[in-house]
Amino acid sequence: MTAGRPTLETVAQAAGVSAMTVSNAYNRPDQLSEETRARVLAVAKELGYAGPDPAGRSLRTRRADTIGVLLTEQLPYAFADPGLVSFLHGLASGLADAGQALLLVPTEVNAEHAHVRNALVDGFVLTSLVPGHPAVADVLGRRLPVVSWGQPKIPGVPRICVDNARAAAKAARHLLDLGHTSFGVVTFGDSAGPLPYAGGDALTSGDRAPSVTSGDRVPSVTSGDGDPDAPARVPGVQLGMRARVSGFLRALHAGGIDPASVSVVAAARNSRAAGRDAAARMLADRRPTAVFGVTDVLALGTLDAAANAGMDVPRQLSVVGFDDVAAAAASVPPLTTVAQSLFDQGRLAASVVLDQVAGRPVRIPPIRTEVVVRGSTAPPI
Amino acid sequence: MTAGRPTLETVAQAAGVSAMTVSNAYNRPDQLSEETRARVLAVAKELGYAGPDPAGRSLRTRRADTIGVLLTEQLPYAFADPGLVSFLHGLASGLADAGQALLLVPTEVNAEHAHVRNALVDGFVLTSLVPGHPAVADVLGRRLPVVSWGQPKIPGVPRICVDNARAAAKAARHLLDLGHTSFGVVTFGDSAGPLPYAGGDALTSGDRAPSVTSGDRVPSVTSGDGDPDAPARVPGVQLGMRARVSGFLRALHAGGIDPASVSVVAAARNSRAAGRDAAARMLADRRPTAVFGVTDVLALGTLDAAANAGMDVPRQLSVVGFDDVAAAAASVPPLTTVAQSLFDQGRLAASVVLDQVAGRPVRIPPIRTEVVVRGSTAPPI
DNA sequence: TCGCGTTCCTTTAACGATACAGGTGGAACG
DNA sequence: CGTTCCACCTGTATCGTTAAAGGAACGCGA
Repeated sequence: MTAGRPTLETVAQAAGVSAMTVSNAYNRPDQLSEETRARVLAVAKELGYAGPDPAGRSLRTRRADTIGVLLTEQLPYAFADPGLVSFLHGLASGLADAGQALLLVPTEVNAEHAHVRNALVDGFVLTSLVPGHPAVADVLGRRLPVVSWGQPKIPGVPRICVDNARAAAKAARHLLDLGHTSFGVVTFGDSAGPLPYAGGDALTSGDRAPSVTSGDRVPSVTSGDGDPDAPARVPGVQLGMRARVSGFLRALHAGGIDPASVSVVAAARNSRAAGRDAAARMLADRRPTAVFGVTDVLALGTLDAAANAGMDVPRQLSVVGFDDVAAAAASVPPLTTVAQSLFDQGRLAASVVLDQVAGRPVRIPPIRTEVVVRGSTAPPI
Repeated sequence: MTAGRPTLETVAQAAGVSAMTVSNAYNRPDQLSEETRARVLAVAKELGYAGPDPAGRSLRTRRADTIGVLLTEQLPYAFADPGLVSFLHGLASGLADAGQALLLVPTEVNAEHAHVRNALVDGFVLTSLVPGHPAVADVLGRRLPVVSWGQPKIPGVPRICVDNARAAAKAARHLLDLGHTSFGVVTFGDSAGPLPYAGGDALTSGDRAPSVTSGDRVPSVTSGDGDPDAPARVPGVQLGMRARVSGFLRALHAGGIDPASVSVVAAARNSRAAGRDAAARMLADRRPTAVFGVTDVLALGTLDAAANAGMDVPRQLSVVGFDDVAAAAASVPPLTTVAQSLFDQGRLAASVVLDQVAGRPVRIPPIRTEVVVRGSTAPPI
């Protein structure tokens, strides 16, 4: 009887009440007299009862008050990416406001994704997706509310995603307005490969580049350095990066610039050091007066490369990033960048998934982007 | 019958087998023939069965395969702190290796900490504790395995914590070895207030400063700027910061420096901007040749202040940080800092809590710290 | 006295799964 | 032909909780 871990029933018997009353003592204090409640809690404490078991509660109520985040990427990469951290930050904030906890669900490739199947959650948020990743199918199999963030679009799943092409176009127009005429782009992975400016096969509407007039040629691309497997690692992300390159080039074209004249280099990965190396290759080759980094991380690396090359930013070289991560404001000079408020997107993801959980209609407003002009851009000399 | 969500039983009846067999089809493929399994799974798919319900499983097995992290601080602050992010990174990595997920448990002050009570976890990791925070009592009430990280020590709970005083002393000796004789310290909150070098009341053994010879006077402290509530916000963290200040001053004293000659300033909070402002106040007053920032974030702010004041780092001013966050290696000049491998501490926390869950004995090795010499320190001119 | 609403507590019946202990049929073996 | 063994599957008993409905006691106005 007294053996084992105490339960509601144990406490109830010891206190001379029903199990339901003990439950109410914890969860609905207004349903029983203050003195009974005090007595029950005292008995519970004496027995070492730890409170109503979450598993039992969750089974009964069909709620977990928890939302899972699927991290398709390698976990290390996830925490190292300041953009993703900002998104998680906003997501956690939005969930906390609604009284929900956040479960980070790792995806080990081998173990049949037991985590996805076992996760005690009321819904999922999918981030940084690799298209066709098997864990995604497992998530959909759970038949729970889902929202995805960024690329790619999953049929039937609400999605939060900036219009990368349009946002990148804003960066281009900012540079054009300053009077620049020679440009470079630093991207990463193989997102410069089959250039989206010419194609657009896998791109969804928001990111689709319209076909362009004949005569446009695909700019030459310098490939990444010695990390052969890196390019294939984050194709989901790369769709977004492609759209940024595409949108940037298209806006330049609209501004009278020949896209073929633009140097496009690809870093091995989205890291500051890789961006620095890629930008250094570009600057060794020819010297544009303005460079667009498809992420702030790459743009910051470009600042490093410019410093190493003895170029003054912004007098000899203007640099624009994308994301507006925290480090962008702290660099020297402070980075001009396309802000997409990743934090707000995280909060939006929270509200979208919670709307679904609650059965409310889902509405996804467009994501605002704007160029934040800081010290890294200026008219060319 | 067919109404409602399908369960093991529903599937079992449709497939003409027992519920247990359906369960085995999902969880122990070796317990039934391949063809039966295929048939069961096919029926399940047809019925739209989402797989064994995690809540039911968790109730029955008494496991959640999840570890909770209690974020006592405001959630926004947690994600904004690169040191904490590194720790979480290591923690998530260690848990993922063991097949465990990570639950971020927010602590809203009002709602009776329902999250802590309802969290479906097998154990807790406590971080960034505010001493006496009521959520901690709730965690202990759950009677689950717990490990805490950093300050303060909780009786009966294993704790992972660097010897802050000793580590800070290494920074001091590095600067002494370079030949510096005039020093400054940038800390934050009120961690400079009742100076640990003189006191040590709340400090645990690892951080306790030994009493010093008479004649040592408490250095004057410039208070933080206009954020009156900031100082009281993170006293748990501040115990650690106090120990760093203490250890630094003590080592200087051992090296023949009068602690009273050291300028100690406190930033309003642990942010780069606040560190810059605090350092600027110090540099406007007097100009030491070496400054110790108790966190990298503050040390980076100090670099900014030095740049603004037209001081060359490291020629005119040496700067040492603490933590070795990612940004430390990327600053200009790269920051010399006391590395404490926050990532490894996160992994250690994972193994400690999992050892407890599994009933294995807990062993906490000492945390290694070392001075990573980069470009921000040099002999004084 | 009766009717009626309140307050406080109890009863009943799931929620969905898995551990454990069999049971069954057929092949292998002597 | 009886025994043993194995592969495969089933029956039963919980795991701990809460929703919903019900009932006893009490007070109060008519």
